[in-house]
Amino acid sequence: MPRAAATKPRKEPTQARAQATVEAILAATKTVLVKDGYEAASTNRVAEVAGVSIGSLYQYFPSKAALLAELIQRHMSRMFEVLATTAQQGETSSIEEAARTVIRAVFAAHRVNPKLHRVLIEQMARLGTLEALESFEAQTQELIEQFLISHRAELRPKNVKVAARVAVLSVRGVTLWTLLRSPEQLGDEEFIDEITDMVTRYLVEGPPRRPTLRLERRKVPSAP
Amino acid sequence: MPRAAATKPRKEPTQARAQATVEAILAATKTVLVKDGYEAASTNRVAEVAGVSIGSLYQYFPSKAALLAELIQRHMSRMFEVLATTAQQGETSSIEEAARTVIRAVFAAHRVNPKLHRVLIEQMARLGTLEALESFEAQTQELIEQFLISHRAELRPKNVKVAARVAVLSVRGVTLWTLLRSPEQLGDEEFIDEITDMVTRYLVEGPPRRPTLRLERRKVPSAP
DNA sequence: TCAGTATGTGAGCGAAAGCTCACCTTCACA
DNA sequence: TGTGAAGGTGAGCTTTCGCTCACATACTGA
Repeated sequence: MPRAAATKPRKEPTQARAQATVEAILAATKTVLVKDGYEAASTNRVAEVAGVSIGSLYQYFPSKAALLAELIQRHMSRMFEVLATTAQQGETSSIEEAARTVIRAVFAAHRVNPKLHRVLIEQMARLGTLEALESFEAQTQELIEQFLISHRAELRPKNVKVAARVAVLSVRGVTLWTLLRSPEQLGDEEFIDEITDMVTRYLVEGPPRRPTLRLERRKVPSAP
Repeated sequence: MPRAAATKPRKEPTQARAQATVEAILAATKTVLVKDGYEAASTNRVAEVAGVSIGSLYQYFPSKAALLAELIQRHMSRMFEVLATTAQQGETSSIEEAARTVIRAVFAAHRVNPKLHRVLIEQMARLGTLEALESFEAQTQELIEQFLISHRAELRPKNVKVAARVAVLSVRGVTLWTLLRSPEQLGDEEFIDEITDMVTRYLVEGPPRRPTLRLERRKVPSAP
């Protein structure tokens, strides 16, 4: 009994209709996952919802795990793009502003379909070492490192690598746990501010220079 | 098809041998979970490994989920005790010292059996709302809040509730994600120092007063 | 001692899972 | 326009799952 089933597609779709089949299968996987959870997301059911025969599913996905792996990979890829775009836009702003933008963007991305993201995270844990995932994490690390280097005048920690690791890890960890335990908080501006605050205070020396307009964005005013 | 199966024991063991049976079952669950993962941890297999008939298992655990729920509850309970003890010991020390001790303790606890903890976390996500879990989280919140109040002279954030929430969330999130992605790091003193640093800088005004002996504890010297 | 309760047993049921394969349909291109 | 490759089908196989129940055995207390 192999612990990790194959996750690579058996066959690459070349014709347009094959491509459509693959997309239909992935879309159905999401639907079933969200509606009934992982246990109920059997390959037979996914194929049925996709309006495709079970045989077709196994043409492109050699195992149930392969379905999840593909979804996870796509999610990570999208997440990385969000990060890359934001980091680029933040090139000329302060670390704090960039951090806030990134955190806001990541939270927003996870707020779109929390149920799906939840299942993906569960499965990310179960699937274990997923080559694609490792690669995306390394790229993210690199991206943040480069960003911090280009802001080194502002940066407090001496070791950029360590700083990047801690920052990435914290934001990911907090995002994940919030998604699991109280996804509604992902849209709370005060919460976003606090996390930004924490990360910024770690990365930058001295108290953050808070623009006064910041208070106006809060949903919940800071009570004593 | 009920999304959440019953998780309460069907019958409380009163005699000693029944108690032993229950413990054997839970121990076997851990063993199988660690050795073969969640999928392979069928109730039949657990009963077999426990040296107990499948009927006995269902006397005390009404569903497979109940097994996991019990393990999770016990884990949370132990974690809370670690926290409570540490918080009490830290009553007379600085926030930074207390934070370091707590983080070190939590990391150490998760380092004991990372594979098991990993599975528990996966299932914690899947099982969703678990009354016991909510309760432990509330208690933790309360504990940290009390700790911060008793250290309010040192505390920077004005809103203690928010501060406690952010601190608890960050440490939990970081612990979780580290456990999932690089459990070996849970023992890295430099890593512990950095996380402590981050949390402390959020909770306390100004740079942490670092005792010089701190450097000697590091495994990896901070490189430029 | 013995009635009654608590504990323990395991064959086996019904359901559903993952997946295969022999066969049919559609397409690209000479 | 015909042919081989690509795409698609779905009945059904094998396996295993969670779980029940009729019954046997161990223990307790009067």
